[in-house]
This record gives sequence, structure tokens and C-alpha cells, in this order.
Amino acid sequence: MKEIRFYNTLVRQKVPFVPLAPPKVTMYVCGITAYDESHLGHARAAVVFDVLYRFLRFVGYEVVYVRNYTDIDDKIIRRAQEEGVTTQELAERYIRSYDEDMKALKVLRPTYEPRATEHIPQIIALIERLIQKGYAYVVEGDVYFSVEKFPEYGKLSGRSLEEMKAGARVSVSDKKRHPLDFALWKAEKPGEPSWESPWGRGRPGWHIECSAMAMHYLGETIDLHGGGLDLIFPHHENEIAQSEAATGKPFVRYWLHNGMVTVGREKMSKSLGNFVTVKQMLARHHPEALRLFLLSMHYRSPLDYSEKVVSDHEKALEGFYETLYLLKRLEPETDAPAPQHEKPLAEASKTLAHLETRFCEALADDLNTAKAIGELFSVEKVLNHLLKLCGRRPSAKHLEVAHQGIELVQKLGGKLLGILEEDPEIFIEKRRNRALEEKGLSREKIEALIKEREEARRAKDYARADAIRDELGKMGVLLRDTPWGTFWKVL
RNA sequence: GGCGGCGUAGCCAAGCGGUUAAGGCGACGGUCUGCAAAAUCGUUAUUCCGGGGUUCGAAUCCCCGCGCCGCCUCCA
Repeated sequence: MKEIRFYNTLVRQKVPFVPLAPPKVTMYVCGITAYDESHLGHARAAVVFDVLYRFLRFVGYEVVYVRNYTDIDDKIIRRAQEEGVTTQELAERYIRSYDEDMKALKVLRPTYEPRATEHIPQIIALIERLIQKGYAYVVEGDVYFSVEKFPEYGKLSGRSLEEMKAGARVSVSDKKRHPLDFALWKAEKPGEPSWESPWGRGRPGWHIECSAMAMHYLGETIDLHGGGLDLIFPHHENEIAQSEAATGKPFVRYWLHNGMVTVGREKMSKSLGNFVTVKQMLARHHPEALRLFLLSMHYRSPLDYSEKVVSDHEKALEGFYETLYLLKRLEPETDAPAPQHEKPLAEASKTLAHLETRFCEALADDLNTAKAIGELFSVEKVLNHLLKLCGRRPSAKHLEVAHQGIELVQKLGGKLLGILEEDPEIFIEKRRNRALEEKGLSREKIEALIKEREEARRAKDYARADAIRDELGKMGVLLRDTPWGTFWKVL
């Protein structure tokens, strides 16, 4: 296995990944603010870091993975007030909804999924530490972090305080000593949830929760911290400032940021209203098709969403499953392969092993899932060749190579990418049922017609057989005659 | 304005100085098939936004343009 390399936002280049205390790896990813349904952008971040998590475990690391839920913030408060529910009720609802989405998308559960409101003591302790060290100040029940006290402020996003002051779109609050100072603690406002603190009742600011929870679960220096590119400034910059000011130690060894999902090249976002929710997508596509789409682009690049492209990936996925389906039906007819098959079989086996290496190297190279997917589809090609080689009389040796391929698909596709892990027969039946329902077609009718056509074919009544096929074709049903019977699919 | 990124076939996309520029979707032709479909074989980028430069050699490095996007405010 070649060394693993990641693009570290902090140093702006790809660097070898060396965990602080192998085999342990600590990893923190910014989760969602639970105030609305999650969209494709949230799904991308979750799926990308899910594959990272899977890959690190696959190569033998013991990964402690934390992904938080922000369950108290301005948007949650506003939304809860609009709906006349408590912030807890609202957050709970969307956390549950997100969990459903993640489960459907086969995103593995992180080791811990902490919520901000369940870590108020840790947050307060961290703020106190910052005040003691002179990095934070109290104004009328608010506590602010003083960016000028932290000389390295801006190191992640590549800005200086001067530059940012110049372009200042930052609202100047008379309470802040510097426009970029940010709230660690916000004084209670009437009708808003609040907690006791040394500075009076109030609630935590946004940035502090991630530092507090990351340190609580993972220690003062963590290996990996992930999140969307849009979090680099100010959120992650602020996390660094708070954490490193408090501990005097590096907070994160490797910062990883995923690119945005775009629509017509524009960022998908709530405010632009150009978002598609995960639930809407799941209603139209197989979850694995979504994963395939989300992983088809390198994680740091923008990913432009369009139904056509998602469907293209879905078709590719279906084709792969159809190959697996046929492969699974093979039964050995003889013990030994025909002599002229021995060499191709040996070559197929060798190619499969080679593809596995290439696949893993792709992931090791800054999680290049797009390349890895390419290698995986080359496995499909090998399997199709094998299928052809098998013909109607596969030998035990043919089957052995077939199983090697199937296992490889389960390992690389299933275990690492979270795709192609269903039973092909179940996958195909699910697709059929979904398509039948969409088009309002009757399975019984289709199957009866197919049976009738098969009888006609046996009787060599091809005119009748073709008439039935045309009829089914008009219904959107495509037929494919195989040695094991007629395979059908609804387009 | 500052910082960062992108521009590869009809569409999506890999490629990080050196074999025939991965892979997917699509299109066209051959094989297979009763005919289809699927599969398979071949064709579909003599060339990587444009122009210079470095180099024995560049899609890959440098410079100058053009176009697009993200961040600088809450945001995955």
C-alpha cells in the first residue's frame, strides 16, 4: 500500500498523512445546523467523509469519528418561533430527518454524534480558559474572542486582519473591540433558550461548540477535521483561534474541505432556493446512484447537479448490477475449463488483482473517488468478458474467477464506496417495482405476456413473439433473451 | 478589490513532466441473435480555453490573456 496523501488546506498542498498516534486516528467533521431538511450539498459532505472514514478503517486505522449537530443557533431560534415550537423540538425533528437521510444513503454512523446543547459545561470551561488567558473579553453578558490577540489569525483562509478590514462587509458592533471578533457566548434575549454561565444566562456562539466537542471527544490535537469549503472562513479559522489560544497546541493536523454542489454552476443553497433535498432525490433515485453521483467528482471540486448526470450514473449502476445478476446465476457444468480458456482465466484473475491495487492507490491519493470508480467499472468489464467466456457450460475454474470478481466488487464497491452492495436480484426487483409503480404498469400482465411470447418463440411463431415484444415495448418494457430465460426491465 | 479554484470528446469526468489522453452516459458500424436487447469488437479528443515561454519531451511547470465559480456575512 502506497502512503496516504491528503490535500491539507492549511498548507495548500498534498502531503503524506501521518496520524499523531497510530493506529488511532481522530477525525471531526462539521455536521448540520438542524433547522431544515438537508439537501444534496449536505449529502455530499456526509458521503465524502463517510468514504474517508471507511477507507481509513479499511487500511487498518482505529478511527474515532465525531460529527456534530448544531442544535442551538439564530436560525433554529427564528424558525422555532415562526412555528411556535421549542428549539429542542425543531432541532430534534431535523436531526431525526437527517439521520433518516444518512441511513438511506448508507452513511456509516460516526463514533460520536454530539449536540451543542449537551456540552454546555465543556463550552463554558473552554470560554473560561480563554478569558483567563486574555484571549476573550466580557461585554454585557456577551463574551467575544479577540482576534488581535491571536497573531496567527487568518492562517487557514490565507487572509490577514488588515485585508479583511479593508473589504469589511462585517457588521460593526459597538460591543466588539475589533469587527472580526466573534461571539463565544451570547447573553440571553427574551424568549430565547439560555443556560446559566459565569457571565449570566445565555447561549454559546456557533464556533465554540466544535472546538469544545472536538477536544472533549478527541483531545487537544486531532488528526483530521473536515467540512465544506464554505466553512473555511470564518468557522474553521475561528475554531483554530479558539482552540490553539486555549491549549497552546496545534488543533488540527490535516484540514480537509469538500467542494460545493452547484446547480447551473451556482452554489446550491437555501438562500438561492436552488436546492434539492435528499428526500426528493431519494424519491427519484436509488441511494447508491446518489452516492455514485456524489463520488464521481473529486471531493474538492465543485459538483454540478443535473438530473441527466444523476440518471447517467444510475444507468451505469444498473448495468453493473445486471452483470452481477447474470454472474450469480452461473452453475458449474464441468470441473475443468476447456484448455483454450485456461490462459484467459488466469489473465482475468491477474487483472482483477491489479485493479484492486489501482483502486486503493486512487483512494490513497487524496481520496480520488472518481478514479477509483473508473477502476471499479473496469472490474465490470473483466466480469463481462468472463461471462462471455463462460458461455453455457462454465467450469468450476470459471466460477472461481467469477467469485474473485464478485468479492472484489463487494470489497471495493460495497465496503469502501458503499455502492454495489445489494443482492443483484433484489436490486433489480426493486428497480422494477419502482418503475412499474411510476408507470402504473401491472407486473402480472407483463409476466403473462412474456410467458406467452416464450411459448410463441418455442413454437417458432416469431411474428407473434415480435408482436408481443412490440406491445411491451410500447409500454416501456424492454426484453432481453438470455440462456436462462427472458430478462425484462422497465425503461 | 483581496484570497482560492476551475476550463480535457456530444454530456459527466480522471490525468500532478515521458507507453496508444482512464472510466461512465450517448452516437455510429461489425460480431452474437430467428429478429432484437445485453454483451463484445471497432470508430467517436492527432489533442487538452487562447497566446507565448521553460524542457530532449507539457493537458500536466511558468507568464499573459479570455471565460466561469467559490470565500471574504449564516451556509456542507
